[in-house]
Amino acid sequence: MKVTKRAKQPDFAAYRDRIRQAGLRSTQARVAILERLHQASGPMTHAQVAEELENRGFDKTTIYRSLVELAEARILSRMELGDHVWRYELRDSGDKRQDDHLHFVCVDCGRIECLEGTSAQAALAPSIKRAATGTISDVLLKGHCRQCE
Amino acid sequence: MKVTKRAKQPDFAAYRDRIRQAGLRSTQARVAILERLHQASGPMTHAQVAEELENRGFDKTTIYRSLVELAEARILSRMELGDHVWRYELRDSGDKRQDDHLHFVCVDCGRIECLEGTSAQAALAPSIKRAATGTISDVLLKGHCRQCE
DNA sequence: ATGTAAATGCATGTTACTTGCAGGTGTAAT
DNA sequence: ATTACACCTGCAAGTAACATGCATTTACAT
Repeated sequence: MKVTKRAKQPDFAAYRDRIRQAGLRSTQARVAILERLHQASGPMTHAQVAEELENRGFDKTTIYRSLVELAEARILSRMELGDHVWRYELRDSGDKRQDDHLHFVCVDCGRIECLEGTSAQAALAPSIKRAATGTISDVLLKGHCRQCE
Repeated sequence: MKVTKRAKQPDFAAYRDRIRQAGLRSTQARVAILERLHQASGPMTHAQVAEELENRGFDKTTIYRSLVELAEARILSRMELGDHVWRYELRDSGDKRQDDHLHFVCVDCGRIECLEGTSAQAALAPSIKRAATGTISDVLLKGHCRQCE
């Protein structure tokens, strides 16, 4: 499995456009958040983003609020991986399907892995989709990673 | 609390044995917890169990601690279904495989469904198991239930 | 350049646990 | 049955991760 590593440089102008297209104002805090998440190799917690950006003069509450707003605007995705902490990840604007990739979380060490390119639908056996009492949109896998098993 | 006379009654003696076999003392609070979870149709939160048992004279902290201890003793299973709240469920002592059934949670109404009889392994497409970087032991499905979709 | 609605920063509140400790209780050994 | 003592309980206080209220500041359409 290959961990996300974005090669492209952050494109500030593009971030500002995306924020505005969502009906939000393009503020320094929001651009800084997108920039930071762009460089992350996986989802980041509220606290991780806030701690880093506090050093650059942003308030923790602003970061918290902006993350929620950006997630509501579907610029970020917000997820809960079993440890009672929200994590945020930049959505790829281009490819819609790339957004709903799976996450695997190691219940020992807490490491998160993104299984890019695999949609929730493709991951499930057909029998499960028939058995489910609704529409499955998201799948979270838990287990032990190679280092921990 | 009403107990049906005919159908499967909770077996207090069996609960006491199971608690003691785990190296724990069989206390009223712990037996009451197992009894309550036995009658539940799905996983219950800390708060749900605590609120009910507080009326019967048990302290909330005791319930919290007992739930954690019983889960550590593998008499209960402890799960997080995406809303930042722990839920507990009685494990069936007999059938090992019955323990790892799937859960489906509706992201709209929060309803939890147990997909009994379907193991995590059977739910996944073969391709996913090859792609994963470790051993998958648990799968959580999220989506919209029939009422909400 | 300017008005105004949106965003921010600081303080405070909330939820869901988590921990510390004095006193009570279940168990094994007498 | 009694006793000893580690384990468990109840109460209070603490903590982590947000959530909210409000006065001030800022983005951006005009």
